[in-house]
Amino acid sequence: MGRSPCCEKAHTNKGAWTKEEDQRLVDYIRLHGEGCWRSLPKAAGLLRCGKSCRLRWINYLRPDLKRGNFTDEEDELIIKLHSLLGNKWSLIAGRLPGRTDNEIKNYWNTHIKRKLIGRGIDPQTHRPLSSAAPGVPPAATSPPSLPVTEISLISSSLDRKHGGSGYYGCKKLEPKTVPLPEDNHCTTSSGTTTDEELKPPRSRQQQAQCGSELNLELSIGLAPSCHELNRNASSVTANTAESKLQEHPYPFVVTQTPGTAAAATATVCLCCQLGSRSGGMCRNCQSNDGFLGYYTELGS
DNA sequence: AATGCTGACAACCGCCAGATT
DNA sequence: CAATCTGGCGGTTGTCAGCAT
Repeated sequence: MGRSPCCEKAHTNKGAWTKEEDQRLVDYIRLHGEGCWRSLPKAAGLLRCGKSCRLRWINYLRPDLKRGNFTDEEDELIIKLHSLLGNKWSLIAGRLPGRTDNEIKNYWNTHIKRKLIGRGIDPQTHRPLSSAAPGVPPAATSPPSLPVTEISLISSSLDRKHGGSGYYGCKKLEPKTVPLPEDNHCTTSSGTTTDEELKPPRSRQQQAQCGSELNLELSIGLAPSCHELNRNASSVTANTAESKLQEHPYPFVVTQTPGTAAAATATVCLCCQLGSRSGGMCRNCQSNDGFLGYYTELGS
């Protein structure tokens, strides 16, 4: 048998959140921490669906959120990441500390799309608009061209689901000394290490995932942080990575951090290797434009 | 000043994979 | 092992402010 429903939708508020609701939610999470969204609304005295509470917290109330305009650097980073990842907003958000997937998604749709079109670039395929033959669906089966030569992503920061987005919400916020793998001490794109990134994973799933850290770096590097961290490794692997990029039709080339054991040689879809899937190629790894994301170990 | 249009963004919806019972 | 729920994601919609007419 399964569990009981998450909330009674008949007795929940909808629409914009009031300041009082926000305050209740913030106060509650400060006291009890994130998690258990199902019971949170009732416990916090909110007439909201747990899902709604989670969204409100993640997107607007979290203390580590960076509000305000996107910088040019962030713009370019988003564009580059989108060219690699497609509409994987959570993955992209994982690379922009303080930004949420929703925020980036909105920003993409309202600003960057236009910006790219203005540059004569198709925002979906990242190819020149003029190159798209009329009537032919853009990049139906081939990946977008890569405007970058190197990107570096730490797997643990890729996806909020895996403790990414620079935020590790834990079941309880009171200091539980959950040791983190050294690999989580990745600096942010601004070159600083945030507290949030040092927080423990928020679920058993994530703890397990962190415990069995993939220790993989997508070494096509944008951010100075992991990029710098990767410098030395790059001196060893960059050529290989670049050559792999060139010889490989797909953008994800995973390098092994020096000192870690090289492992599998099989080609596996990216998200599966990040822990969100059990294996094989999944729907997530193929975006609408046919963009295919998988990684292959360099040793293979 | 009134009206309509457009852009920005907060919030919702539906779906999925994994977890739980 | 099947049924069911949870947490999370991407896509879409609703609302409102600012601007143009």
